[in-house]
Amino acid sequence: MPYSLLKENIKKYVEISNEELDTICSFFKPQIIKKKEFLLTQGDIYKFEGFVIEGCFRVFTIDKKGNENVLYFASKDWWVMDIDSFMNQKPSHLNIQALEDSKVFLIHRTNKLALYESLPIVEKLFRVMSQKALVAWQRRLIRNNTYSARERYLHFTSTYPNIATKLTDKQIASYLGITHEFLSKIKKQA
Amino acid sequence: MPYSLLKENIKKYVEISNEELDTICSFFKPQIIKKKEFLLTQGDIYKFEGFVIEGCFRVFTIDKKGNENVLYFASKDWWVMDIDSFMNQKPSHLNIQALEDSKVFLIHRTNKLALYESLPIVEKLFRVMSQKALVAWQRRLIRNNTYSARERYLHFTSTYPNIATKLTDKQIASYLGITHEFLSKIKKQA
DNA sequence: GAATAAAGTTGAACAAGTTCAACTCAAAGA
DNA sequence: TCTTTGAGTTGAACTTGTTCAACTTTATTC
Repeated sequence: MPYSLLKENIKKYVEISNEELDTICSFFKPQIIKKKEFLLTQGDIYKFEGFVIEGCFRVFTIDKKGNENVLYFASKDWWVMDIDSFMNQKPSHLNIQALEDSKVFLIHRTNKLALYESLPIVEKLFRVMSQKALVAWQRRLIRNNTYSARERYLHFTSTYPNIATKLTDKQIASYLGITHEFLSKIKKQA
Repeated sequence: MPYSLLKENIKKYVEISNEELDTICSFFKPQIIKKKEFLLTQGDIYKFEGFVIEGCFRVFTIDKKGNENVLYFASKDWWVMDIDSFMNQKPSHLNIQALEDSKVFLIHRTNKLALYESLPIVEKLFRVMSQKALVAWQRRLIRNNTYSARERYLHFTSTYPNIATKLTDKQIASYLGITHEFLSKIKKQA
């Protein structure tokens, strides 16, 4: 099983032994998600945390008017989860859908909780991971408040060129918080 | 020293013994910050993490044009920090300023790192805290993308009435990502 | 208590982004 | 291969929010 991608990812966050890595990886099971299939549908209680090996996912909400709003995209080497639903075992507000045939490693909640108990480094791993993610979300919020739609678009495509090419303009617009019609006009004059 | 507020706050995140609480608290030192004084100025490297006992702070960035953008407010019972600068010891992008005479408990980075090592529950505490914060930031981003300025204003004032009353409209507008002139117009027709 | 600075208000002109509708084009399904 | 579906484009009218400037009101400061 090619756990190397996951192992390298974890090593970016913490210093960790090979034994510990093997233990952690042993709880992650591969799963194929076909294009357009859902890893999570809102209302469900999320029981798995995922790490993307291949393909791409979109994580999005649907508001009362039925508008979809993309929270983030997760492609190879990204984590994908609904922390709120996973932690508190309450119905999710999020939807997670494969944009192409994808492969993820999933860890069941029970196993993750056990790992927290048995392997202290796992607490640190997810503490550091969460803190880094927090910083990224704060930055994104500041960008949303200070950049124009055009600037946000250019920032996104230059920061995540690999992901951007996999996406339709509709999906990118939804991530940027604008209509796809307006994105089309932005691109024309870019 | 009235550590009870800090202790109660910590107990919201983890189950913890009184001995452990006492150990943690022993590293937090009280400090008075006068109105308009700064706990952190951008460019500085952040060496302390804070927990607010009294008063209120605004955490904000300043962009190239000189516009201030409020990331969040922290009043009594809130944590105040620049995780990025604190974790990686690099110059901060943030400013943290007291909006009124305030009191915080500060823990020095050295002591916090030592606590992570010596007391495993501290890893868990900040892991859970970060994950909860992450969820809150994700929600706020979704709100910013889906709510109008007026809806955001009403949401803020009804969710944080205690904080909102301490703030000027200029500060609230900056938090909402709109001009204070426009907020004034929103309030008129509200 | 006067002077000054800062916060808040208002209006007019403007810019950014949305909505709706009609259309084109490419891709996927039967 | 034909059909259908969905993505992307464009324009006109509209709404939301900004900018700038002038003004009023409320806090600070000396």
